[in-house]
Amino acid sequence: MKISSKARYAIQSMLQLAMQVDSKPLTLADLTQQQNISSSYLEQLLASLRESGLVVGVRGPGGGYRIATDVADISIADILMAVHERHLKRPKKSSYGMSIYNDMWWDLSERIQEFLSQISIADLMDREDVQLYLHQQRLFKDVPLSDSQTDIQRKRA
Amino acid sequence: MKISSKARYAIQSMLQLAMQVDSKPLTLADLTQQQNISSSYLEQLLASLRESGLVVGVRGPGGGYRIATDVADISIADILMAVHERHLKRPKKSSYGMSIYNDMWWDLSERIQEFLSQISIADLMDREDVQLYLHQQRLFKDVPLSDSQTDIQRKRA
DNA sequence: ACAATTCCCGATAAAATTAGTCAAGAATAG
DNA sequence: CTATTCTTGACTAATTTTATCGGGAATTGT
Repeated sequence: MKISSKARYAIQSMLQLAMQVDSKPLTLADLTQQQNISSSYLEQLLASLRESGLVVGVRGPGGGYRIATDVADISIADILMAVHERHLKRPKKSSYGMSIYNDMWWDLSERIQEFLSQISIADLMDREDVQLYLHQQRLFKDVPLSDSQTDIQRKRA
Repeated sequence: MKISSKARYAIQSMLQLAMQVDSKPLTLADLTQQQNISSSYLEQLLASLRESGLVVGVRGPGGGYRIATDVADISIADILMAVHERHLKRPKKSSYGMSIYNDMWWDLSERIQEFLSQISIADLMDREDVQLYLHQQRLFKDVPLSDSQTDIQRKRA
């Protein structure tokens, strides 16, 4: 199925942010390293996501982007609408006798919309391999119990 | 939900063809009259649909385009694939450690694909208003019982 | 206060896709 | 034979997507 790579970038970015343990911000650089895409372009997409309230930007050192709300509350439809925005010009109604075809078209549109609204980021994260990965990340993060070497470890990883 | 107008044209054309009683061919002119679009452009889309085996072209007077198979066997996914074809370049796998995000992405793609495969043209036609319209069309077609004025009537419609 | 980091914003430009046009050719019905 | 209608290919314009650059604003740590 064809979905624009724009949408793919946006969704994959949201996934990366969603999977960040303790929702520590990810920088633009962090995000672009995983997808092969220019950082300036991703920046524009992140701007759209921010304007739609899906992510928040945190400036300054240690900053980056963080997911804005619960991953269960963000649907694929939300993400697509955020990055496609101006593209939603509806065709003018009442052009001759095409109302029937038009109605059928809108019927379909709504079905698709509804379908995509029901798939949340959390749903996509609900896979065995993903859960395993998240588990490992958390293990790795929770290791420093001896409170003597906290940052040194992280640097080597 | 944003779907390209290209897709909309294609789907609406298929709907028009599907709703043709006794599947009498519709000419390019017939099709473009309903949607406000240039005939030459629709021509290209119809060419894609023909190459994908969804419609057949009939040349000569009285010709046009006709739907190729049972409306229950043609899905929205079929139509979208027909007109978007070259656009399906999959991202090269194995780019560093993005396999997890990639997998989640493909998971989603397949879900959408499957969803759209399950919606057939026939499904879209299964609405009260559409059925009523079809019924009226058939009534109008079946009127000439007196076999004396067959073509004259049609011309006035 | 200063320096480094990182988002933020605007303008711009290249590439790809979509949309639209034109003209000549081939098949077919009457 | 002729009018109709699809078929084909080349070409142009508009729009969207993708990409780049540079300066500015906020924040952290020293």
